[in-house]
Amino acid sequence: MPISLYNSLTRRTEPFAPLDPQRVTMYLCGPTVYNYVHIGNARGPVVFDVLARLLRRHYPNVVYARNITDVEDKINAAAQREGVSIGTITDRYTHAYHEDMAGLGIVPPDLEPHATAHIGEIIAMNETLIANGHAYAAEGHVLFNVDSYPAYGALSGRDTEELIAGARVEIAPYKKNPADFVLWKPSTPDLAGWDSPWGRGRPGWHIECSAMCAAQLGETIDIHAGGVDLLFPHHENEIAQSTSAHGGKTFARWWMHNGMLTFDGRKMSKSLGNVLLVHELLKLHPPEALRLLLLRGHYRQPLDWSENAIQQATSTLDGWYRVLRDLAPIDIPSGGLPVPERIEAALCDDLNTPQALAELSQLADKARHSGSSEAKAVLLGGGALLGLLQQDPDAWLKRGENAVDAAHVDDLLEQRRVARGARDFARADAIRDELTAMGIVIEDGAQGTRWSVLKG
RNA sequence: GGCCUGGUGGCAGAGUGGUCAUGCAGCGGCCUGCAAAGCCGCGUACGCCGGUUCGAUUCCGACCUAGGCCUCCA
Repeated sequence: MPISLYNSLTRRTEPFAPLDPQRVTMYLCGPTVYNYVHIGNARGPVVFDVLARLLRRHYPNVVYARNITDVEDKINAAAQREGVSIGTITDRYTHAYHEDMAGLGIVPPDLEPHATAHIGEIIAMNETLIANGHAYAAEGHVLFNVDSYPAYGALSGRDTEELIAGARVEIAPYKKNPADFVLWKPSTPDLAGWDSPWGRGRPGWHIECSAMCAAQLGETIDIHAGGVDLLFPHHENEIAQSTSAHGGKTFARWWMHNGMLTFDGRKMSKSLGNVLLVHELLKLHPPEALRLLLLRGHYRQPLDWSENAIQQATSTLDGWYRVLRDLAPIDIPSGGLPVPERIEAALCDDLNTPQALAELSQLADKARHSGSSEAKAVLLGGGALLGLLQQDPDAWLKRGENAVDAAHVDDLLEQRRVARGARDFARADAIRDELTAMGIVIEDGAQGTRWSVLKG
């Protein structure tokens, strides 16, 4: 089944074909590790995790890189504020990032390059750019010469004239063109820095991704992804740098951008301060519901966070897990779970996860109605492609079990069973009320009474 | 101001030139000791105004409106 993906560069959905089917390359702009990430930051990693899963079904060797930016001014600021080295800051938040991503069911990328491990490549790329006239050194800085790259603005659909007219760019005396951007900048002795031909300094923001892509994946990669807010200037600058450094070679063949997560209709962002940290949300809500919530909208559209939305996602998963719970356990076939065609088709259509989730609902209905192990396997297989439904159903339905006393619940249910046997329904209902007050919902069935945690 | 996206039923959110999205919530019924779960059924959804068309939520244009980027940002 062919995969079609929207390409921000051409503004069209195009049939995807990798340059080398034996080695598909994908790069996602990762976090700058100076703080915990918020749920909006997790949208890209979740969405492109699904893409990676899909690509792996189609190609034998997918190399997926998601970087860690561990040198940046905000890291410096955090380190100075706490009076510690930048390594202390970056280690702490890299670790937290791994925890958060794992919590959301994201498969670790194949490669996780660190910017500080590529300083040599960054310096070398600067030297190349200077040597071929695409960059120049000035006052300890190295700047990219935008005028040397006529295609500048092709990705974001703007031209340098507009940028200057907008007067939003930093006008620095050492710039030849106000739109020129920094590739390398000097560090004061109290800041992290590396020796370079231009003195002790540190990389500018955009160059690290270019250097890491080339070092880890090659000069031309198949897919470069990130949030739509990175489209300009970050990705535009990456294209200019990489293409200029590599003799005009195409940098990334597909550019993919996920829409923003909004909160009360506004983009969730650190600068607006309206953020919800993944680290906190994982404690407040079932992690899988967070993942489902992020997949409920198409990745290119904005998606609004709300308490109601997370409740809806939780309820949906309740229903699916009840189906799985009520069906006999199955052996996973040696070839892996079957992947339902309709779900794969939805994902192949520019990662239409809402459509895929609608199909998953259909599969849940089928499994419930037929009660067959085949139908259960297909439901699980569809869930697996999306990174959902892979936990033990009882563990899901009794989530927070450590918060409630399972033995106590079982004891109450036994008392209720005895009361019902004696047709003492007043007593039985009183026990049920007590359980309800504990946040437990019960179901009387043919095989006895089952319980699960109510919402949340 | 420039460049982009959107406006779908109570909420979320796909999609399509001419029967059905889907989920959550709600209502009625069945089932149940009563519930829960499940099952059956229900609600005249496509911002506004024009145009194209036999027919438009879907195509075109104007308008209104929301959001994103243009500065750090996933």
